Amino acid sequence: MNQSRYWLLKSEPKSFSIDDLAACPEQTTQWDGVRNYQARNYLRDQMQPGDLGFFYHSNCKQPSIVGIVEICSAGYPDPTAFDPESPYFDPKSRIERPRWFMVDVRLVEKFSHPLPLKRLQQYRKELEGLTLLQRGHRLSVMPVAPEHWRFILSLTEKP
DNA sequence: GCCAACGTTGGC
DNA sequence: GCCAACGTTGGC
Repeated sequence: MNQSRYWLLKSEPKSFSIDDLAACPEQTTQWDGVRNYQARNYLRDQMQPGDLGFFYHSNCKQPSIVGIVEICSAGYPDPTAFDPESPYFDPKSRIERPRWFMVDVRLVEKFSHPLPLKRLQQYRKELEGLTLLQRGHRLSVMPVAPEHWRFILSLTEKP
């Protein structure tokens, strides 16, 4: 049995919020549209069903971790890359040789109190190495170390 | 809305 | 293979 991993998935609430996920059938959606190679590699090579991830709202008034999702598929080719009608269309991704990948994601929990980035930044020491806190980072899919995962969860218990 | 930081592109 | 130009991300 493989060790499960922890992740952080960013989304702009203007385009897809945690409430949008909650409204999906089975509270499950395809995490499509990721167009960054490093993030792609995580999706394609490392995510496994059963992994957990934080759902993060970015590029909004109060950037925050707003809940938890479960990864419920392995990585598989992102069909939006093949669809000329899609905003995520990429002609260089061929069906025979897909360039972009995605996973399915299910809502596990929406926090009653979101955890603002501002608050996380108060724990530089405890969260040292967390990609989210690194200057200028732009990854929309990133791993979270187990000790960071646990620490962040503990913050939600004392809002 | 601003702008720094970043990843990608393409000319050379 | 370098690197300037460009478009995008995302906090503020």
